[in-house]
Amino acid sequence: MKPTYQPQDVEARWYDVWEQAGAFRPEVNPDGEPFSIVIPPPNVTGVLHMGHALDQSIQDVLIRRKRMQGFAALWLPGTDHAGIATQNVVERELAVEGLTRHDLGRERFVEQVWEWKARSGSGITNQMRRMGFSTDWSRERFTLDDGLSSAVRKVFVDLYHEGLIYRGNRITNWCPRCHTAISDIEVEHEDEIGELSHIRYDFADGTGSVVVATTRPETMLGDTGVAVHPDDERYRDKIGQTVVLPLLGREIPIVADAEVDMEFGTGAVKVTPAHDPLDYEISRRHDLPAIKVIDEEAKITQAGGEFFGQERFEAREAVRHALHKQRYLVHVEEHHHSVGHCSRCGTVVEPMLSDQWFVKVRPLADAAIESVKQERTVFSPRRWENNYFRWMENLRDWCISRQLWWGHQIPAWYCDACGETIVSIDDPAACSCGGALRRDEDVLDTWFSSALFPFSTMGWPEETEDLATHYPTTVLVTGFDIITFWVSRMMMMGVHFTDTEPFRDVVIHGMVRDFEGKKMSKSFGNVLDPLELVAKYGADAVRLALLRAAAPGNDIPLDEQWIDAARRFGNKLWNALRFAVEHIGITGVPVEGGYPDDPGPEDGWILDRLSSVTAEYDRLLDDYRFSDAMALVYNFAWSEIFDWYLEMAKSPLKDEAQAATTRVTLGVVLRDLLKLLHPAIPFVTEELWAELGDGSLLITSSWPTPPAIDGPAGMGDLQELIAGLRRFRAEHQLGRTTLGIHLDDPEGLATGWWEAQLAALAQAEVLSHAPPPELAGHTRIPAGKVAAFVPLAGVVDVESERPRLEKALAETEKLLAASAKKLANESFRERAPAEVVAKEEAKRDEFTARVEKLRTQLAELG
RNA sequence: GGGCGCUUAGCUCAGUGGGAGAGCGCUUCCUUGACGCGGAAGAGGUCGGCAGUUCAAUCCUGCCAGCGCCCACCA
Repeated sequence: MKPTYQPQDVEARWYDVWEQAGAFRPEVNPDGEPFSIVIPPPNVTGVLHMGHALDQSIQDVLIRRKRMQGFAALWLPGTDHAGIATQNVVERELAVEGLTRHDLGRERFVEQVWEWKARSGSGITNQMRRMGFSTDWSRERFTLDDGLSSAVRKVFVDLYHEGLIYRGNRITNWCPRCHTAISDIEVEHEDEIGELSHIRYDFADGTGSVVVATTRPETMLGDTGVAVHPDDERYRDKIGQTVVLPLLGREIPIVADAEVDMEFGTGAVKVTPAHDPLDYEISRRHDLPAIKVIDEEAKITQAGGEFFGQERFEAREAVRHALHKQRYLVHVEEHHHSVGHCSRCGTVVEPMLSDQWFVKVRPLADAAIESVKQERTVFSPRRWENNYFRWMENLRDWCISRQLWWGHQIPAWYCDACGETIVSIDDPAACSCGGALRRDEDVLDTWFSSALFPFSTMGWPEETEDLATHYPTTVLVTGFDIITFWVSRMMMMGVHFTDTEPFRDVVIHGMVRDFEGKKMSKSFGNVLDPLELVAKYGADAVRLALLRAAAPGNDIPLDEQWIDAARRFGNKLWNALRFAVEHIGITGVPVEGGYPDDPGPEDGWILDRLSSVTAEYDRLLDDYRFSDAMALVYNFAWSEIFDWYLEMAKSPLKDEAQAATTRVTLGVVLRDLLKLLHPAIPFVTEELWAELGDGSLLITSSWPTPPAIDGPAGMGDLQELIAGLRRFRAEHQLGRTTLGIHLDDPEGLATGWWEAQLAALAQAEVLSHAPPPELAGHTRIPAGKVAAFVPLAGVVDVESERPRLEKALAETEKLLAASAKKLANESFRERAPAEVVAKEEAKRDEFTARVEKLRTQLAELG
């Protein structure tokens, strides 16, 4: 049985060690500059899904790297009370026992939810631990904590007194199942095929009729008018007349309103002020009464006459049937439109007139827009700013009251005696008139408290040390789907109440989708559960796979093969490092520094690469280009360190001094590689760290800063030569026979070290350091400034080289022709930058030389 | 109706104004001190179509085709 890395065993060990060492606290770098991230708080009801795994993996990479760079890095975790979602969960539990929340009453129900939270609320945080996320749990917050609740209360009261929160009787979206109002963005529109019913309304004076079109015939029970466009020739002389509402016999006026679309339907709109936003607006302009005909249960009210008590969709059919029977229904046609559904439960939303609380968002939004325009907050990628602007510019007032019990109860009291409304931070005892007070029963939209999260979690409005140090935060990482729900509202509240933007950078990532690019959903059965994948492949693999796929702002189609590839990378790393320790004998590697002063050629080469890869990696991570950064370090590790350097380091032809230098170099290179990889794959790197020397925690070690050095000359040529020889061997299927070669090396690059590497890596024996006197019977393998001549006799048939050479000649001639043509172009010479022209000339010369040599060789074949 | 994005290897996707990349899959060879979950070599792309800008376009601009997402008081 071959040894294979077992992530499960390793990962189970490390998290507690880190947490108990306090390694996730910013205090590990007491003198460091602050760097802070506040987590997008997952719902307490939630289980960790792929979206969280991606979002939080990105944050962990940022925070772990900054921590290693010496910043006082804070990643503040928390959960959201998620009003409707959580209440629904507990209500469902009650339903099993045949109970409703009303059977318990408000107080006992809320107690029950807290109990549920105590029981299950740590589910998702434990899953975050399993993923290895380095959040500072000592600062964990919950949106219903005392501190956050007092922040919510202060914000509500202040906005109320500034006139930015008001209570009004407005049309809002009502979910009859959740039994609460919801805001506009909690409504999801879906295209549906419905029916457009044309209904005849007769004039009261018997002189004729007008036909209206509607998708919702049942709402005609609440009609209080008919509206037409003032410029509509068809109806101009009908304005002001009265029609008789069918079925109910109510007389209602025809009014003119410019909002009516002449093109739609018949151009005449029935006006139902209590159940349609546009109709409500029209009714206000024309003083039409509102009659509520659908109640909170989505049943017809008493105002609906004979239809009283019917469910709204039954009533739709019943009303249409009655209209048909009484010959008011002119005709019915198929109609495509979109219908709003509750984003929580999918029920069709009912627009309904009710008393609700609203935030007047315009002034807040304008300030928040300005923050991004002035680049005090910058989105990455920038294109998401457009999305933000468009949303912010078209905002309508935000309905913040919810008819739920789980949440922040609105701090408003009403006096029934004198009609006074009191909004106050402290609970008032009684009204100034002496009358008894009745508290508003509603709670606030969950997103109201989420909007304060970046500063309420740090103790605001108290002037705490955390607030002074870690606010405003540095980066916010989130998906584009909640720019509207959350980012925009944090911006509004942050700018208004703290006088600064709540974060400097906003990193927007895409959604995790399945391998066909489809949204993951339970109904498709295409959901990948991160925890199942962690059990199967390890947390490191899941993290690395997500990060490698996380191109800026793009959706991520995730396939298990990506995770398997990431797992194999961990295995490769594990094996490579163990090999280095056990067989090459690296040992006692210092925690930092220790770069050799006088490296051998391959050592100099890899140190040069390490230095430039690190610089590039830093640049990519600073630009939030995670997939590029991961690809860079992954390829560096695998194809340069493991496939080249480790092979070269094995070379037997070293004296003890050279071997010692290589041991030192390999040690520091692998050490720095572990450091570079640690933010992405913390478990396996931490496990291997202990192999290198004293087992101090990698998580608190310093970020690598390898010195820039010049690698040895000719390294690229050597690699190319080895590759060329390997290709020759593969083409002729030479197996393991040793190949004799003559080196053509005009610049004297090939030292004895080359001979060793050629022998080890290409199974080639150097016969001489000069071209053979007689070139016939040899083939030439070029590699930059050097070339190898391979005697063919006894190795391969001379003629078998002809096709290879001819193919190479044809290819090179094509390149030469393209290059020559470009250089013959006068405007290219004049207008292209000099360096580009020079580069092109060098190419042409190289191709020319190569073509000549290939021709000579072919001629020599006979 | 408005806005945004995508179209690159067999599949899923990165990427760049100056000779096209990854993972997986495929072909051939290799039990060469750790890894066969490995190594070496290779096949495979008119970078969606048509115009334009440019010395130079897969990349910039416009149009077209297909796909996807978001927003919208589509009675």
